[in-house]
Amino acid sequence: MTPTDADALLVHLSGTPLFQDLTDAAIHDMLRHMRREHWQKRAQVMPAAETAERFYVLSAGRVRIEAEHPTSGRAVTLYLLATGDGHNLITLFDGQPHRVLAETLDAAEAVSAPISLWHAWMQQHPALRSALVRTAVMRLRELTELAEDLALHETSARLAHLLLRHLDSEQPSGGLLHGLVHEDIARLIGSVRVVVNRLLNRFKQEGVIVTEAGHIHITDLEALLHKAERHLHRHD
Amino acid sequence: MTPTDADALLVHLSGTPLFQDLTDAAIHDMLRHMRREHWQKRAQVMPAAETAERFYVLSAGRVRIEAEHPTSGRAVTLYLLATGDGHNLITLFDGQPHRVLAETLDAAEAVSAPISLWHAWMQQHPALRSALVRTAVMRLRELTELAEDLALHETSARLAHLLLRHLDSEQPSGGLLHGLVHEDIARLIGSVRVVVNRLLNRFKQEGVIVTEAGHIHITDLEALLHKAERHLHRHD
DNA sequence: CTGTTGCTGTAACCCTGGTTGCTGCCGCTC
DNA sequence: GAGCGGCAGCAACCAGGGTTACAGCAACAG
Repeated sequence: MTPTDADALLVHLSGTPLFQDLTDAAIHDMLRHMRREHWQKRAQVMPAAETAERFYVLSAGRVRIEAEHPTSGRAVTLYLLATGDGHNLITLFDGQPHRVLAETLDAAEAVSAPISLWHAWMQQHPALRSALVRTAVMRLRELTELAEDLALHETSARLAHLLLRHLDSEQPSGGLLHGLVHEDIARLIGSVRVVVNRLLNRFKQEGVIVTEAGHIHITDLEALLHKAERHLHRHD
Repeated sequence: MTPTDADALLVHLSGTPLFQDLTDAAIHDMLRHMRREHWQKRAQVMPAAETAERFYVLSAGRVRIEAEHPTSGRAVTLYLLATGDGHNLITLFDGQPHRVLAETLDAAEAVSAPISLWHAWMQQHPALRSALVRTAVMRLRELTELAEDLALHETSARLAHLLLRHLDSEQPSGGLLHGLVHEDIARLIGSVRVVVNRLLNRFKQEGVIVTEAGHIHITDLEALLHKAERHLHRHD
C-alpha cells in the first residue's frame, strides 16, 4: 500500500480496539505491508483458501461470518464484523484453517497481511498481541451467549434479545442492524425469514415495537425485556 | 501446597497441553503457590463469586460447564472439562466475571491460583501464555461447532454427531461420555432426557448402535455419519 | 425384606416454528 | 409503461420435539 493510502487509513484504524495502544508510527509501518481490498455490497468475500493464510481487519462496512448447513441451504451468522474488527482470529492463533463463510452487508473495505507477518508484529508489539487475545475472548463471550440462546430460549425470546442488544444503543440509525432485511435477522437468531416476519408483526400488534421505513424502534422496553427472558445485566 | 503434594501432581500435569512446554522446575514452583481442592461426584463447584478471582486447572475427574435457563431449569453444557483443562479462561484474559455453572461428573480434583499470579506466570513463561491462548482458541472452535449444531441440525443429527465425536475414539471405555446418564447427554446437545431416550432407542432399532451395561457402541459407522449430516473432516 | 432413590422405557398430548406457496408493493431497468 | 427482482405480509399445513405422567427396575439403606 502506498504511504498516502496508509495515511488515509490511519485515521480510521488508530482508534479501534486492535490498534488503539499502538503508536501511529507502528500502525503506519504495518499498513505499508498490508494489502487493501474493496468489496461491493452483498458479496462473498475472504474465501476459505485465501483466508487460511491471511488475517484481515475491516476498515469500512459490515461483514457477517456464517456457518451453513451442507444441504438445506440454511445458515447462522456467527458474528457480525464492523469497522475495526478482525477476521480469521482462529487461524491466526492455531494455524489450522477454519471453514466459515464471509459476506458483506454493505460496500466494505479491509486491509490484510499474511499470518506470519502478524506473528512478527505481535512479537514486536505486546499491546497488539493482547488486543488480539482480548478480541478472541470477546468472541468467546458472544458465542457462549449465542449457544445459550439457541439451546435454551425460543425464537421470540431470541429475537427480543437481538433487538435489545442492538437497538437500545444510542445510535439513532439502529446500530449494527441498520438496513438488514428479515432474512438477515433470521440468520442472526438461527431461524428463517417467515418466522421472523411473524414474530415482528406480533411484537407490533402488542405495541412493543413500531417500524417506520423498514426501521425498528422500541416503544415498550419493559415488555421487550420480559420477552427476552432476561434481566439487564449489562446496564447496571 | 506442600512440596510432596506438588511432586505427586507434577506427574499428572506435566504432560497436559497447558504445561507441556514448561520445565518441571517451573511447574513445581507454580504448584507451590496453588491451592488444591477435592470435590465429590455430582457437586456444584467453583462458584461464580470465587471464580471471579481464580483460574483453575483440573487435575482429576470431569467437570461440565453449563449455562442455565433462568426460570425453566433447563441447561446446556458449554464444554466438558477433563484432566489438564483449565477453567475461567475468559475472566483470566479480560478480567470481567463470567457467570456459568460448574458441576463435577466424577470425584474430581483441581489446583488453582489467583488470576494475578497467573498473569505473572504468563509474563515469565511465554510458553504458558501461548498454551492458554491456544486453549482459548480451541474453545472458540468448540463453541462455534455447538452453535452451528444447535441452529442448523435437528436433535437426531446432534446426537449422532456427539456419539461420533466421543465414541469413535480409541478408548474402549467410551471416552469422555463414560458413565453419563441420558440427562447428561441431553444437556450436551441442547435437548431433554425423554428425547434422547427416544432417539437412542430409534438408533438401536435401526441397528446403528448397541448398548451393553449402559454403555454405547457404534455398530454402523456409515449410517451414523449419515445421520450426523456430516462428512468426516477430522479423520483425513 | 421393604422403602427410597435414580435411571430407563414409553405413551399421549400439543405447541413452536419450519415449509410451501402465493399476493401485493416498491424500485429498477429496458 | 411494461416487465422484473427483491422484499414484506400472510395463510395453510405439518412435524420435530418438548411436556407430563407413569411403570418397571436396579441399587442401596434402614
